[in-house]
Amino acid sequence: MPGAQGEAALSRKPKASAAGDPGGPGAASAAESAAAGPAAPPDGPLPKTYDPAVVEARLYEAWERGGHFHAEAGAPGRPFTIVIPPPNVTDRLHLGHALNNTLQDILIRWRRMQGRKTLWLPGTDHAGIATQAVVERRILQEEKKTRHDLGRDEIVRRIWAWREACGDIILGQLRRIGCSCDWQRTRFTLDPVCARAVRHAFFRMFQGGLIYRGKRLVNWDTHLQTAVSDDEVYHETVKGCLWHIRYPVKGGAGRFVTVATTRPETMLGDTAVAVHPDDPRYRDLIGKTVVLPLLQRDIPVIADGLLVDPEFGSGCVKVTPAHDPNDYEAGLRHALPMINILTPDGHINENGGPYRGLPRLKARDRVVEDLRAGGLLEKVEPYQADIGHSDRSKTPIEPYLSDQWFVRMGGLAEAAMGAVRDGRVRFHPERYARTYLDWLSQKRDWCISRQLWWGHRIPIWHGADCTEADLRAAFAGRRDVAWTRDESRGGYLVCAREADLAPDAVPGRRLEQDPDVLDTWFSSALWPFSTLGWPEDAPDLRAFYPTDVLVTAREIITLWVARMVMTGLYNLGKPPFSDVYIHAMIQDGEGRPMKKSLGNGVDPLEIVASHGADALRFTLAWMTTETQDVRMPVVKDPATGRNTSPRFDMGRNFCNKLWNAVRFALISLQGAAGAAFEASALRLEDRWILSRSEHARRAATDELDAFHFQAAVAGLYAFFWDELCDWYLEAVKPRMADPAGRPTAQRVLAFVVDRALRLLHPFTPFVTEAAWEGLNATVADRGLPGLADAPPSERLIAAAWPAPAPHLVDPEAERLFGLHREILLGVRQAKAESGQSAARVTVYVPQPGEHAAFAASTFAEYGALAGVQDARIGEPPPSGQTCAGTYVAALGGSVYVPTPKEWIEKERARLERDIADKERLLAGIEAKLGNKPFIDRAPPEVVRRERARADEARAALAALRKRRAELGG
RNA sequence: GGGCGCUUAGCUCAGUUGGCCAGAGCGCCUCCCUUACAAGGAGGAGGUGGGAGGUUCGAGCCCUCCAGCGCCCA
Repeated sequence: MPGAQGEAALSRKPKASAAGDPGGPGAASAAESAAAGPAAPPDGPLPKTYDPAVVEARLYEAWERGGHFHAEAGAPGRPFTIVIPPPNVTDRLHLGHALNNTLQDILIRWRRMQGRKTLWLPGTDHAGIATQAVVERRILQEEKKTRHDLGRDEIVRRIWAWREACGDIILGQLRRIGCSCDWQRTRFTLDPVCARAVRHAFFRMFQGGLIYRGKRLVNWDTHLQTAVSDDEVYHETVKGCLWHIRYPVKGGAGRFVTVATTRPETMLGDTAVAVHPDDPRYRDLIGKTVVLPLLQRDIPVIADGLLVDPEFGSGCVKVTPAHDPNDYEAGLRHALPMINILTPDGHINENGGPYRGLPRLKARDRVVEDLRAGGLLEKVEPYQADIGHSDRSKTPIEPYLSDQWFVRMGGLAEAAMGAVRDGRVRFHPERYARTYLDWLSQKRDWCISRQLWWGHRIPIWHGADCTEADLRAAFAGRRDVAWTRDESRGGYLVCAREADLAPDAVPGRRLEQDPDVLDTWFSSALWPFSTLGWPEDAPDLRAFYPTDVLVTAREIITLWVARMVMTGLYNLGKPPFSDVYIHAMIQDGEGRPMKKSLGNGVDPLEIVASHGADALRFTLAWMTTETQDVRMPVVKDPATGRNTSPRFDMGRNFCNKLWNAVRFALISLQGAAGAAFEASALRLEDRWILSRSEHARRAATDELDAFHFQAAVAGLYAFFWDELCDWYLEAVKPRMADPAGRPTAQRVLAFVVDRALRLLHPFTPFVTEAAWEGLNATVADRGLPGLADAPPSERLIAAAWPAPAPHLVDPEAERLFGLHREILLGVRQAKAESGQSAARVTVYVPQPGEHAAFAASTFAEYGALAGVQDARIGEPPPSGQTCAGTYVAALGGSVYVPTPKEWIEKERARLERDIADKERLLAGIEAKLGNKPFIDRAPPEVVRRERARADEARAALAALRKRRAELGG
């Protein structure tokens, strides 16, 4: 473990001079460090750069070994639960996962620190078609065999073997980014408990009349021979032709109508020709008959205003209800026959007459040839069509009429809508509630059957020759068996809740299990309670259901979120969670989704390797606003040749800053254990930073509460870097060398660093935990008696989230320290603009009276923060001394820093610029104040503020003009 | 076709119920390797807020229209 000295040094160095503290909380961590790697030289230089690789694995293991991820159902406390959106078993971590799980972990760690009984339940999804397709493809490549060659049992065995072989890679990867899941509760959607939940849920729905079998037009993948859902279909523009075909009118003496199609072979399944009811060209044909060419079938001419656009083409369309979604709807409206012309593997079936047995594209050519030969092909035009393709097999989708299983959505959807309408389930951002409600309000029945072998098999047995009496006799007294008539095939459909039914379960009859499996979303829909032990009245279920928050992406609102709410309400009477947080989608710098095929993805594990897990997490949280897309410019990492993004540098830089600030604090805190503390001894900067820390605490808590991740993390960033590091640490440096000032400074520093680490831990768990070890080893007790607590904890992951400490709020300290800052900034500006930012200087402050006294205190206390060596208060710069001056409102005058003589011209230019700025500002304010309606109608508070600003600008202008006069003279 | 979102600094994004002298990170310019941190410090430049109207004392924010981009659902 090379480089381990870095982390070890952080906790060791202070300990060496802290005279030990064997009973203190530092002891355990010291032991861990010792075990983790070779010791650093005791007085060796501390590493200046935070090296995440050194601490991450060790700390993660320590957390897990310490049982911090695990939640006991019986433990006391109010629960907080998140179930992970289960990634596909075969997935590897991509940036979307990283974002999704980082946000969950932030919430989980935060709530855990708040003392909630916190459970984050991890697991994976069997992802039916995705997984089966991958395995089938491999088998085809390696063995040149299809699934039909191997058979159902063998294929399922192979998929299981593959799933075991690749394991839950993605869950292991989640550890790398610090996810504090309760791994003991890891679930897979095909686990026995989940399978049992599926059976029970299905049975309940079946018995409740919510499940039925019916013919529907589905997206058929002729290659995989399965229905695929709409979201598994992508559209691609394909060059094709538009064929114009003549259909003779029966008894029309040579009259015909012309229809246009991109798929001429589908004419074999035509059962009507449609025209617009108001189209004068065809009005006389409505109700007449045309003869379908090639097959010589009589089909009616119907009028349909929805299907036909009279402006398009001939205004006359062929209707193929079994092979086109729009035609299907028209077929239902007009009760047309629906003729299926395809076999499951995409050949023409017996309904295609002479074309039977041909692959559909071959049939297309033959149909066109024959039409042309018969003089029925009017013309052929090139045409670009948007063709649906299966995401799984990349082959064109055929709309296909087939028997499928459905869940009736009416009541379920209504209940699920109610839960959102009445606020039992809240979306964040709120607008997504609309996506959810709009989709549910359509109440489209849910097709739950898939012609696959990998998944939960539908627990239905068909008894083709069974009678009601047979079933009554066979299943007398059985409450776990239910049946209904099979309207399409005859016989009965039998559903079994527990064990599978044997083929001979009904004496003298034969039962055959439905070959289909359930849509993957069926088991996913049960995830929030199947994982907790439902349908048993399990302790986990009682303790952790309903869960609290679901974190997911918006494309899944309809597929998954809505279905979880429906099944949760249906099975348990309560929605599965109270809050749904929808995060953005990460796109590349051009606004394209990150896709394997585009090669524009950033691998989060690459970022962990190059920047550290905390940098990844911090940056992702920083990007998480309420927008729906975020762009991440992608570049090649010159070191690895892999994709990366400069965006992550800010996270890395922050972690490094944090590391170094703590490194400095630990040096300053040597010997701090037992330092005296009296609230009365607090200095101004102490009161100021304590007040700011309370502000930071409140803001972080409130923002997390509202799921405002970026606001939370940005607020902490500003507190830590701009206030704690840039001002407090600098202000306190001199006191650390002063025996009188040191103890109080140490107590405040220890408290503030302690607090900052707690607040930052959910975002950057590793670096803060490592820093915490150092703090523990150096000063165990970091509370401020009488002001605020800092309850000790060996591990930061288990430390208490800071409690409100209203005593820390100190508006007067904030005001006064703000004035000092203003003065120091004035000096820095004068120095930097005259090219001497690093110089130690003498400052002149001519202002008399109170201002002089205040400025004197500024430089006495904080002069070092602006590199002020000497301050001459009440004195103008000596005559003949060229100076850079900066007007400081807090002083009502300027501060002056001597410069070389050549500076004078630039100084005049600066003055002119400042005067112009102030004049413009003042003019603006005066215009506002001169506007009577403004005075009359704006709130008095606003008017008062504007008047004060005007006064200030006038004072500044007067001072600047006076200075100009002096300089000019 | 229906719905939603976005358009603010060179880039990526914030801006809470209208009060803004419009912020942050990165990038850029100047100075500085000052013993926590150069992955840093100090200072600075940079925006007629997509366009056009409207409401209002006051609009980045509210309303209408237009343009462009993107996502979801059909």
